[in-house]
Amino acid sequence: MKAASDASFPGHGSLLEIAGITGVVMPIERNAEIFGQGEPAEYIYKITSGAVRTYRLLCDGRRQIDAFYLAGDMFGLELSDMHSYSCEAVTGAKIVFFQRSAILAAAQRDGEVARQLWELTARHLRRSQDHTLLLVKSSQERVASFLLEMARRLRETSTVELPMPRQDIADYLGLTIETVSRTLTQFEEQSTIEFLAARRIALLNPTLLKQLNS
Amino acid sequence: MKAASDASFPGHGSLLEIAGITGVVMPIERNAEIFGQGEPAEYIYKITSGAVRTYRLLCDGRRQIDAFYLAGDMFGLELSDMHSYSCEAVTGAKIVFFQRSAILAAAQRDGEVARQLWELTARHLRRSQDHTLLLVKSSQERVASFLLEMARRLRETSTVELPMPRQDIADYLGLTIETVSRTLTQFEEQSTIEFLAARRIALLNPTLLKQLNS
DNA sequence: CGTATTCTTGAGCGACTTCAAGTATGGTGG
DNA sequence: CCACCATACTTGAAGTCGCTCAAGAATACG
Repeated sequence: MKAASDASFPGHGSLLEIAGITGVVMPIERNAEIFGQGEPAEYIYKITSGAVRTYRLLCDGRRQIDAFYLAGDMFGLELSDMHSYSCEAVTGAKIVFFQRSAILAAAQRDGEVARQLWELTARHLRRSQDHTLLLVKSSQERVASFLLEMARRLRETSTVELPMPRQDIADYLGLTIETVSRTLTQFEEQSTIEFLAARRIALLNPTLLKQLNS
Repeated sequence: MKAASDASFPGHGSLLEIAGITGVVMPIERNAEIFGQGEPAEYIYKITSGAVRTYRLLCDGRRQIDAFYLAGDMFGLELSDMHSYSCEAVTGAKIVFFQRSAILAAAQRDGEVARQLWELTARHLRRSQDHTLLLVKSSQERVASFLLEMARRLRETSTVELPMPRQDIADYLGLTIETVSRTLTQFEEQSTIEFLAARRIALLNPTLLKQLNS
C-alpha cells in the first residue's frame, strides 16, 4: 500500500513507496513545534505543503537555523533516537508522520529501503556542507545564494515567494535581520531584484546573483 | 579476512571487519592530495595515523576546510560517485584505501554493512551541523571550541598537540590566521592556555573554555 | 479602522580583517 | 654542531563590514 503523501509527488521516488509504510497526514499551524531538541525521535516526516525550519539554540538565546524543508522534502531522520535539534512550522503545513521504528525495521529487511535511508542522510550532509560554505561568505553573497537556493527549490525561476520571515533568513545565514533587510534593499536599488511584496521577490538579474554565489 | 587497518583499532566496531573487505595501506606525505573535487570516488579511506583535511575552494581562492580526520576516522564516502570536495594530508599519514565498489556491493548483500554505511554518513552529518553552529559564534568561542574538540578527539585532556598549521585552523573556523593567532595569545595572557610549543598547547583552564563553548 | 507584527532605515560602534613587518621554528647542508 | 634558509607564527596600526540600538514605515488581521 502506498503512503498517502506519495500520490501528490509521483516523480519523487519516495522511500515510502518502496517500504510500503503508511503515514498519517497532520495539519500543523504556523510556528507550532513539530519536535524539540532532546526529545525521543518517534517519527520521520514528509512535508506535502508549507515549510518548516530546524534549528538549535545557544545558551544565550542565539538561534542557528540548520535548514528549511519545503513541499516534497523528508526530514527528522537522525542516527540517534533523540533529536539533536528542534523543528517548527514556518507556515501552516501538511506533514505526513511515519513511524521511525517501522522505517528502520523495513530497512533491515529490504536493502533498497536501507539504501534510500542512506541517500536521504547523504543528501542532508551535502546540504549541510553547502550551508557551511555559505557562512564564510560576505553578506551580499549569502543573501544572493539564499535567493537562488529558494528559487531553485521552489521551482520558481523569475519570482520567489519566500515562506519565512526576515528573522528566519537572518538566523539561517548567520546575519542580523537588519543586514538581511539592508542587503535586499541594496539589491533592489541596483535593480538586481524587485519587491512585488516584502516576501515576493522578482529576480531581475539572476546572472549577477549567480556571480555572487561563486 | 580482516582488513589490515582494523587490527590496531579493535574497539572501533569497524565496517570493514564485518564487510570482510581488505584495504591497502598507503603512506601519504604531508600536503599530498588524496583526492580532488570532481574526481571519481574510487575509494573509501580509513586513517590509521596522521591527519587529513577536506576542503572546498571558492572561485576567488578562499578556502573552507570542512573537516579534519584523525587516526581511527573513516572518510571519503559520498552519495555521488564524484567527490564534491578535495582532501589532503595535513601531516605524513598512513591511510587504508578500500574499493568503494566493493563496499557498496557488500552493503547491498549485508544489511548490517548497509547500516554501518548509514551510521558513518549520519555521524558526518552531525559533525557538519556542529561545524555550522560553530561558525555563528565569536572568534573566542570558535577557538575555544576548536581546542576542546581537538583535545577530545585526540584523547588528550590537559595538553593538545595540534597536527595542523594556523592557516588550516583559520580556514576551518572561518577566521583569518591573524585572528586565530591573536585569540590564542589572548588565552595565554589570561592563563587559560599555555604554549609549550606553537602547536603544543596546555589547557590550563578547560572550564573557562567550555563556558565559551556554550 | 486600529493594533500587533514585520520590515526598513539611520547613526554610531566594535569585532574582525587587511596590510605590513618582525620574530620564532624546523629542516638541510656545510 | 652551527649557519642558513624557508616556512610558520606573531604583532601592530588602520580600515571596513556587519552589529547594536533606536525609531519609523508598511503590512496583515481582526
